[in-house]
Amino acid sequence: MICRNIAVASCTPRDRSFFLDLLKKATTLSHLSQTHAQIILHGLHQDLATLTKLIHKLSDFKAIHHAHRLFLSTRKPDLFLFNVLIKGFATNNSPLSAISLYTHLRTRTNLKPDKFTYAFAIWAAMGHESERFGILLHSNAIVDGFGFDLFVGSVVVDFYFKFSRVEMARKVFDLMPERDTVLWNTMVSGLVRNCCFNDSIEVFRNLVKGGVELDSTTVSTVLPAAAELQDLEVGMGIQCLALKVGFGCDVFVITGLISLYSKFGEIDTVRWLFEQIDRPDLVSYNSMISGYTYNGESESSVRLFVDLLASGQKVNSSTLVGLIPVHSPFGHLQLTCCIHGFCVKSGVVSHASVSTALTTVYSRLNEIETARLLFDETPEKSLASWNAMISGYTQNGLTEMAISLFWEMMLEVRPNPVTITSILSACAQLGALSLGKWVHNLIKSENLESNVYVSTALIDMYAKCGSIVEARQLFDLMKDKNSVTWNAIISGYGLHGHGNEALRLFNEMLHSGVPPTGVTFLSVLYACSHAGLVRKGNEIFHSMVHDHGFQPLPEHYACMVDILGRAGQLTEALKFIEKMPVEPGPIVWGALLGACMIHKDTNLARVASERLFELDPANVGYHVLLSNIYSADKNFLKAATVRQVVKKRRLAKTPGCTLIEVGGTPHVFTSGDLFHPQATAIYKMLEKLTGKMREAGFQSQTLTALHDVEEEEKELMVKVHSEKLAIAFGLIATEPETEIRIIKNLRVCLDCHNATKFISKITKRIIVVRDANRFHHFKDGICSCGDYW
DNA sequence: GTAGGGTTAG
Repeated sequence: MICRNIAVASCTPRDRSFFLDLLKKATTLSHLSQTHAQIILHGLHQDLATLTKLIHKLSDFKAIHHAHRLFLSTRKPDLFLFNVLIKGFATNNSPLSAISLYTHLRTRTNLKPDKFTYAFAIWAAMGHESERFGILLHSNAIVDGFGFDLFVGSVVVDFYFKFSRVEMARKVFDLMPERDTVLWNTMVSGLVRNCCFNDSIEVFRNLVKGGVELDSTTVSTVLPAAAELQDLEVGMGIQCLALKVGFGCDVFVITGLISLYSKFGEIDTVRWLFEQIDRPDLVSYNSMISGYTYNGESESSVRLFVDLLASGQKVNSSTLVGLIPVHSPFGHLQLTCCIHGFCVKSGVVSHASVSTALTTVYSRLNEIETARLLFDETPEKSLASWNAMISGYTQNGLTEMAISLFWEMMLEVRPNPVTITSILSACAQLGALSLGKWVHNLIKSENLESNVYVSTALIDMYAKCGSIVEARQLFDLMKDKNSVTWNAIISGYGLHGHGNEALRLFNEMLHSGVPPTGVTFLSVLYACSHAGLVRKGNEIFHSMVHDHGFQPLPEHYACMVDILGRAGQLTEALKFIEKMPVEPGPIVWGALLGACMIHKDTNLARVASERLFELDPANVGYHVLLSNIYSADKNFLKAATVRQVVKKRRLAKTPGCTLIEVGGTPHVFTSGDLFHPQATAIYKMLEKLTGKMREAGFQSQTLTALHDVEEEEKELMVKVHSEKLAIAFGLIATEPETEIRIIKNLRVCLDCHNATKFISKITKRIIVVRDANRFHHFKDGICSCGDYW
């Protein structure tokens, strides 16, 4: 072959245009090698134009090292050739090589970078994990006068979006003297990628208003925003526009519409849309499959998948991800295992996207160990892989695991807003204020405050860690609040017992244009419950049904029972249950039982618990509650019987523990804890306090309940509850007058509640206690809950 | 143009 080529070469001299043409037509790497050989034979190996084309083609075929070598052998590379190789490095995931080539160009040659240089170099910088190179290049581009070139500008805007710098992207976009379709599309898609859905639609509207020519990319880019905003009207508006300008049959647009309508459960429309596509490609198949899965029609999605396989089409990781029932995992463990098996067999399980989806679905199915195994077996973990595992832990309440995995992750990759949101949720659950503050600083330094998820999680974290004032300040500063943001602050106030402020905010929300959700009503109702606002609660429940058209969920009913029951209106609560249009479930009866506990109504408690033992026999909490009610009623025999049941069935009670942070270090106490290094001092302090408390009129309530309990129980009761230990430690370890904040995993007991009141008065300290239900602010002998919890 | 990771109640 080579011999014949040489023969051809020697008899017919070839010029540059011949080789350029040959290079252009080359479809494999070996074509290129052969052509290269001929170029050398014809003495064109120092011809810049030919070489440039060759280098360009080599990097297109991923032979970037070869391309680089060839570049180095070039005697006098021009700017064009530099640009081609910078682009080559960019497309071959070698951002640092691209940047050093740019540096070489600036420092070692007399050449001046042009708009292509900057566009390619900044594009390459997007592939680096640090944003600093891109920012530097951007400033160089501005100095050299290319900052506002259309080509460079689009790349710069895309770059800032890549690093979540939405404000910078917007600034650059706003300053651009002219804007073409590509720039507008970059802006729209960047906003969508950064979850600024409202903004993306606004930009899209401006684009249409300004008479800019749109393409099908614009339309298909903005469609997901409508889907995310759950705004079908906006989506249909975009669809109409697409039809008007003639993109109605565009595969891209239809594929976008399939995703849009899937999110709204319009599965028939989706099916119809899919049929409108002449020859569906893999992407449209994928969106159809995931549409079925999203709507719980796993059977249909599997069938379509099988069709796709039978037709001999190749599938990709997207296809399999689309099959995994991430959004409706319940009852799909078997299906998930099947898909998992297929992914293993076809080898795509090591794909980060596939294992991430599987990790997610397993952790949502509470199969957290399986999720972890998958995660550990993923060879190249993407940021999403880490996030899936961390959020899996967070959502399963394994907050310590989430946090330790977060530190592990920090050694390898930089966290993004998703990571930060999850980790803040862990802090909130755990009450880890100092870690939460550390994350807040990280958010400030990374300029991520504008992300709604991040700031909502931050508000929730502060509220749950006791700093409702801080939470409110952040809330007031936020520009784009969604319903979750409102829910977080409303429930925050509820948690602190500020029912009226919660109600005020709820009204403000109704006027703000952000629609309330089911959770909004739950948050307001709980706020009413914690503040004893019975009439208000009733009003809101009715308004929810009649004015806002919400079908109450079991949780809403339970909340109403809770409101009535806590306020002592037990008969009304029972009446309410009897009048319910649906069968009352365990949480409704549980709420009633809780109320019976507070108001010591043994008879009603028996009614409620009988129903509960039927409906949810494995739940320990109800047994414990009932036993406590009998004890409080001095019916020790009955109490012992219930406890016997718990024992027989080996139903374990969660042990109580309390956390206190001093100087950023967490200290955890369990009941009767002797393991703390300062245990002696703590108990001494407690003894001193008890003496003073007695003088002030404190009567221990456990002592009255001490007779007629079993020996081991007695021992337990004599032991000191963890919250008292934590408070005593707080008194020792902090300066006088410092506020003491503790977090208890269970509800605070009556005795500790009473004791804390006395301690706050004697020591002149504000003591903030977060228990499983709410916050208690103790000051000068009074608790903010008004003894109502 | 398709897929995977995030916040709110209890």
